[in-house]
Amino acid sequence: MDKEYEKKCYELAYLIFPDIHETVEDLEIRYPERNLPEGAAVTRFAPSPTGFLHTGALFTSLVDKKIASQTGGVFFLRIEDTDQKREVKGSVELFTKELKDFDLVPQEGVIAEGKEVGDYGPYTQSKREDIYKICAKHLIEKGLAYPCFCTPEMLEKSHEAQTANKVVPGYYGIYAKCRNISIDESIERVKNGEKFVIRFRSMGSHLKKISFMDAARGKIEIAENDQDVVLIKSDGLPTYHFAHVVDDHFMRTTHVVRGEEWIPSTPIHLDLFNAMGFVTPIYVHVPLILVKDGNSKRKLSKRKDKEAAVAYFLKAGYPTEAVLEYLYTLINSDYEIWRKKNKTLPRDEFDIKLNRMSSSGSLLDMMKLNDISRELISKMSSQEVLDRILAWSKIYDEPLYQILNRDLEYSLKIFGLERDHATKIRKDIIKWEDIQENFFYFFDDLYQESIQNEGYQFDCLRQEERMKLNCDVVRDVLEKYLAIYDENADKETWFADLKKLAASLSFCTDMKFYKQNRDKYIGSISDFATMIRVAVTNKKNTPDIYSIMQLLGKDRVVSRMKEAINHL
RNA sequence: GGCCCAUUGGUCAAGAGGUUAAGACGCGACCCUCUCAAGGUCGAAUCAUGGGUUCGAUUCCCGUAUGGGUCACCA
Repeated sequence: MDKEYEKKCYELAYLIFPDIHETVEDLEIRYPERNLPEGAAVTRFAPSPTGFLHTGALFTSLVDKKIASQTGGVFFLRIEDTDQKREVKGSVELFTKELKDFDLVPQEGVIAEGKEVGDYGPYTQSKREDIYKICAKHLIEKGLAYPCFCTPEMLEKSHEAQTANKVVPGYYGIYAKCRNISIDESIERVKNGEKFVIRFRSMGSHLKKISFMDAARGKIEIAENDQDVVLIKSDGLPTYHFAHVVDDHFMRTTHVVRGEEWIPSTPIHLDLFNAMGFVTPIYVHVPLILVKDGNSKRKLSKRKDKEAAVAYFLKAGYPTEAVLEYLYTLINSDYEIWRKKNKTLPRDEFDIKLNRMSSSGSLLDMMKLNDISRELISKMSSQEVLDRILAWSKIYDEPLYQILNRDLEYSLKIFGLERDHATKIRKDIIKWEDIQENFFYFFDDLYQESIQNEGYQFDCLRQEERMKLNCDVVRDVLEKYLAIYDENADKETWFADLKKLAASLSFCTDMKFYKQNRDKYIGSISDFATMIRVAVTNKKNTPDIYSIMQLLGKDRVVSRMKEAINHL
């Protein structure tokens, strides 16, 4: 660069940023290298405040937090609010809260709306304007950035012409009009008060290939960047590309974890890091979470898919650990094998390996999530289940919360059925949302409601072909049972009595034998018990009916059975 | 359309130049059964495609197809 030109560059830089006096060197001092042990990863979650926490973002945050913690590093949160048009009020509050729900609170950065901690801040991009300007000024001085006076209309026109002529669209080379105007003209036009943006002067060529090592996918080969991307927009704020480079350098991020949709723009970032003379961080491009759409898959859509919002899982009442566990299986599928071998160890003891991450997007498998969740809940004590349901219902299902609170001791007993000390634990809860339909019959009002809304379930019983049931049979069974019902009998006796009665009414008490000789019987002991069960609970599958009757108490059992008989 | 990434059962996937190609979810059957569950056992089901390289390829290379992503003063 000749001396004269260099001088002009400085003049231009000063003209554009007259109030910026600090230099990049000053920033290097202000934000020194972090004092961390060798191999410690500094990661970040950098959302833009445009709504809620996205499931894909939960996934990357999980990776972020985990690799930071397993290497003794730092996980911080930065708000990327450089697009004021898209900003949604309350977003920061929402996703810091949601992050907290999933136990992914960052150690540094924005930890709540308007609350920041750490030495590398501010952590909100709109408050870092000067920092970007210092860096942009630096590039202008070096002749690596220039003001561009093109209007959006001009750009659009040029873009159209490029596509029509089948050349790579964009602002580069001969198509970069303002790149090629003389520096004197630039200075003149800035002085005249023309509106402009700051563009990067790329020295690359898209004919050349560059490659970089991705920690998850290995070597990625891609065309070099040659686009003169916008660095500073006309509103004075930086674009994502520039902010990413500046922030992740000065916040000393070591691992940039982001979705694979960012791969195509990585050359821009590499180009920019290079121009600034910064060391590039390690990129970790994680697979996208897909959803089935007809016969094909697509990226989870914020608008179309309710599962795209983390709030969906919270509202449905999935324990957050279940969601996290499921996500772990997507990060490293050997997690499942590890989990099987280490049933009680905390999830954190499993170290994730970035290079074992799948590189193709995976379908969100709700069945699998359900299974993990069901398994997890089955390991909880009744007290834990109750506490969790109370916490959940307080927010998402107030009526249920009230009902459970009427008699906490009774509620606790309900969730203790076939759970505490049981040899075979019942696995019928997937998520807290299921509570109502699984346990309604323990509460008289809900039980009545179910009969009013859905009628007695005898009807569907009768529709089963193998059974020769009709109202008379059911009535007969219930009446006779009522006559022998003894609430003081122990379980053995209770069942023996039940069996005896069943046999006398032509029900087979031996399942094996029944299968061979269906014609000889009205039904099996199972069918017989089902009638009792439906009369008492109006539900075909419930835990052990004996225990339910004990819990409900004689009065309720008798009155419910009588009511059922009247109904027939 | 250019560029990028991907492709092992319905889903998540392990895997190595020669394997009976793990495991999990789901599905089915059977067993158990003192109801409903749970549990146990077994089973069906996969290397997208064409060409190389090789004694041998699902595994390596190239093409094709398919899917996804990306091409803004959005991130």
